[in-house]
Formats: sequence, structure tokens, C-alpha cells
Amino acid sequence: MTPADLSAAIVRILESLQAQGKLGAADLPTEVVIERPKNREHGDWATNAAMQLAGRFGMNPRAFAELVAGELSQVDGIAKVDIAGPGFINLTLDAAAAGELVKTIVEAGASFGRGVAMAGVKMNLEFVSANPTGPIHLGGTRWAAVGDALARVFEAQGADVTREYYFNDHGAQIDRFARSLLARARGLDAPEDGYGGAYIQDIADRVLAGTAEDILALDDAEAQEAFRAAGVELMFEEIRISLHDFGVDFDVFFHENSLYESGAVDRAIARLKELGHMFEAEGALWLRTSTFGDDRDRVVIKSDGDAAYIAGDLAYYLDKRSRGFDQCIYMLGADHHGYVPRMMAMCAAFGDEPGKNLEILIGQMVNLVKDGTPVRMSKRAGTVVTMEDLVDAVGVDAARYALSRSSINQSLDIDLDQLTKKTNDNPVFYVQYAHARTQQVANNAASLGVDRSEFSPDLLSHASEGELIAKLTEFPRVLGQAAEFREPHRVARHLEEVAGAYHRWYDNCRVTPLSGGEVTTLHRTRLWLNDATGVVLRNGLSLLGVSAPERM
RNA sequence: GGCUCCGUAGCUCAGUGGAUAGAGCAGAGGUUUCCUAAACCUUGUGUCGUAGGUUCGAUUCCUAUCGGGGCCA
Repeated sequence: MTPADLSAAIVRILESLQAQGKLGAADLPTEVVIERPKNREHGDWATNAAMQLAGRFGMNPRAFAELVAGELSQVDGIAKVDIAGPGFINLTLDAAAAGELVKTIVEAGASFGRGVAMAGVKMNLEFVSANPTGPIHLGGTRWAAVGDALARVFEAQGADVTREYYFNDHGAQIDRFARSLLARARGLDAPEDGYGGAYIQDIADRVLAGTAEDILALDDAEAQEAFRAAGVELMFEEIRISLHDFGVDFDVFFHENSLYESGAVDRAIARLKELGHMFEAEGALWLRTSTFGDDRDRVVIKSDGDAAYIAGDLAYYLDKRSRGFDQCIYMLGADHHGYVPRMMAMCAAFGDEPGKNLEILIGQMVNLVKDGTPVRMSKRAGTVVTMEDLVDAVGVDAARYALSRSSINQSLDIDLDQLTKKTNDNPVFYVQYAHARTQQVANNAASLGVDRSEFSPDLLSHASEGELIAKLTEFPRVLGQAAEFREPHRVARHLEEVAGAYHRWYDNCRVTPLSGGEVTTLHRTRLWLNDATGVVLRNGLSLLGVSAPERM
């Protein structure tokens, strides 16, 4: 008996009461909130439905609760119904009804927790999108971890997700990159506004080694272009490898220039003209974004005929939509939050629904901390911490977990020294250890002849078993919320709770008999619970892109 | 100045209307003849930044304000 079952049971009761005329005419909900009470004395599950609904039937909450409670106590699997406080309905389940789900979890295996809430949704999720002027830094690493986890969470709800990376290999930043390469290749310092990391020397050397002609003999402009073309390609390959090693593989790498080359920009502008949202003023072509909530209109084509940055955004969005994506999600850093109003206005100008067809997730910055004080990362000084640095220091699992276990609204401090120590500070070990334990317990059980040939859920009556079962039961709901709120950190936090409940259970309840002891139905039933926990931990870790080791 | 994120235990943070606000870490003390002690148990600390408002009920929603980070000007 799951919270969803209880919710459905209450809804059926309400319908029946209404049909019998015991409830007045008012809309009935399709589901009610079922929660795990903080205080165990309040039962296994509780609902605030009476307080929420009594008003619309002109009843006081306690009377409403009593009406519902009377029917609920007749439902199979419910052992006890109490009314408490202002009108909470507290439910206690038969141990057997609570434990049934354990078997379901084991049988569902990798599919346990998956849902269909986003079935049929064709989604484009764009994240990282760093230009190839250097390795992925800490900020980009956070989006890689969170974005990929989010994609997996959406997929687990049935969505068809395309992971997309948008980049540009021309422009001022890239010019600085090319000039820096050239300077280093000539044995000079990087220019004032250039990039200073050691990787610049490395890329410069590789460009030289990979070219037959003597590019240093070319004039400045030609040499710079040669370094740009070759350097960008090498840099991009590095980025792709880093991401792949981090467990993140994009389906589409979208080149900004292709929008101009294919005429997509012109088509987007033509479309907006047709819709009547473009106008000319001061020699420039404008999009009237102020119609849709932006604080001022935006120039699309400047008076000198060049396209403004937003021209690419218009074309890119329209391109995504024309590729059939119902939902386009952009994950951007906090430094881009100012773009949100104009992007939303653009979406509305195309006749789409902002927030639905186009959604923008803003994530806060990642700071590097050393000895408790923030360190300023500077590309110029080469003190940037990269994805590879982080992975070298703590490994992929700890890195991905640390970056995805907190809300993206929260700025994140990364202390490399602390993470390098590999202390228990990092909760990924706690969760992974719990998983490894489930595997070793299962191995031991197998060698001692404990198998899953019997399952008698009424025997799972220890308090720690009730707690563990409840945590496992909540997993699908947590995944649903993680998808709905775009918050994969909820998965991580829940796994920590599951791991805690498992460790406490392990301390109280043995799966295998003491030496010389007989294997009983209880041992076999507990093996189901052990294995169900392994399933949940494994499924959850996989959504975060973190491995679930067999032993540690 | 405008916009945005944050403000909850000593530290790092969960908690998008419910009951006595939680976890990890740090501190103190304890647990192992038997499935992994990377574990478990016990123990202290809170004006949920502040002030109003909405509500039967607010850490949660609204308004104002203070403080910190960031972007833009």
C-alpha cells in the first residue's frame, strides 16, 4: 500500500460519500496529499485533506475528517485511523500492506521509480555551451553535472530528451584565444587581454606539431587565423573528451555560425516581421520585446548591418522549435540572468508560451575556496580550476555528486583541499557504501543458502524496517518532484535518507542467521528488503551519473 | 540606481501552507567473539535576518526593509 494507493482510496471514498448525499455539491480533488509524519506516533502516513477540503463543503475540518475516517478504517491494509489536531487524518498500515511494495521494487528492478508524467514530451535541454577558448571550468562543470542529471530525471519520466551544446568559434573571445596561442608559439607572453593558462602553451605546441607548413613565418593575420582554426578544433576535442570522461555525452553540438550560413537568421526575422513585431528606427532593425514584458526594445540588426547577439538567439530558438521540440530548456549561469526577459519576450513574439515552450534555468556561481577564503579564479593568471582538475582531485563520482546535491539557486563553494582529503564530509561515500553493503549482504546470503524463495511482509515489523520501507516507498514521488521542479538535487538528498535508514536497519536486523542458526522465512523476507534497497540506491545513483560500487 | 540569488544550529546545507523545524560535518561520550565500524547509538545549540500582511495555520505565499553574492547601468 503506497501513498498513491492511499490517495486514490480517499478520492474514491469522497466520491462515494458525495454519491450517497453525505457530502454537498462541490468539486472533488483527483488526489490528496499523503505525507510521512515527522513524529512516528502520528502513524505511518498522514493527510491534511480534511483541512484543505472541509471549507468547500461548509463543514469544519474535524467533522469532515471523522466522516472520511469512518470509511477509511474499512479499507483493506489500513490497521488504524486517527484524527489529530485541527483535522489531520493519521493512518497506520498493516505491516503486511506496508511491506508488499518491497517485492514490487525488486521485481521492477531498474524501472522502479520511473514514471510517465512526461511521456510524449520532446525536449531540448541545452547546457554547458562554453565557447572553445579553454577547458571547462568549475562553473561549466556544475552545469554538466546538473544538466545531465536533469536529462536523466526527465527521461525517467518518459521524456524524449536531446542534450544540446551551443557554441561559437568566432568573435572577440576566440580572437583573444588565437592571439594568445600565437604569442606563446613565438615564445612571448600572452597579450594583455589574452588567456594565460598552461593549456595555451600545450595547444600552441600541438598546433605547430600538427601543421606541415611553417605558420610562424606567415604574417600576423594569417598566422592568427591558422592558430584559430587549428586551436579551436583541438580545444573542442579536449572539451568533448573531458565531458565524455565525466559521463556527459551531448546529442547535438550546435554551431552558432550555421544559423547565419543556413539563412535561419533571415527566416526568423522574416517571421517576426510577418507577425508585426519588428520595426526600424535610427537605421537599425528592432524587435519590440517591450510588448512582452521586456523593459526596452532590442536591436536585432545594427545600423552598420551587422547582426546583434540576439539575432542568433531568435534563429536558434526557432530552429529548435522547427526541429520538433515542445519544450526548450536553457541552463544559464547567473551572469546571464539579464537575458531572461528578452528571451521570454522573444518566445512570446513567436506566439509561443513563455515558461512552457521556453524555460530558462539560472544557476548560481561556483566559488573556489582555499583555507576558508574565496580564491579569485582568473583565466589570465591561469588559476582557473577545470573539470579535469576537479576529477583528478576527487574522482568523477564525488565531483558529480558534490555538484548536483545542492539547489542551483544556491551558490556553491568548492574547497579542493577538503574534497581531496576524502573524509566523510562527502556524502557520496555514505550512499555508495550503503549500496556496497546491500551487495555484500546479498553475496553472503547466497553463500549461506538464504534466498528469496519466501516473502512474508508481515514479518517486517521492526521499527527500522518500517522506516526503511517508507523511504523506499517515497522514491517514485521524489523522482516526480525532481522532474517537475527541475531539481535533481532532490534525488541525492533522498538517497542520503535511504542510505541512513538502511544503515540503521542493518544494525538492527540480520539477513543471514548467526553461525549454526537456521535459515527462516524472516531471513528470506529480509533479503527482499535488502535487495529492494539496493535497487533504489542503484537507480538513484544512476540518475545522478554516479556509480554504484559492489564493494568499497 | 534597476534586476537577480541567498540569509534556517558553530560550519555546509535540506525543507515551495501543517503537528514538537531537520541532516551531514565539527565537539563530547559510547558500541564490534558473526552479514563491510566509510557504520550505529547517546549528547548541546535555533528571535527560520527584521517588520507588517494573507490564512484555521507561515520557515514556506505577498509587501516593505536590512545584510551578503552576482549581473546590468
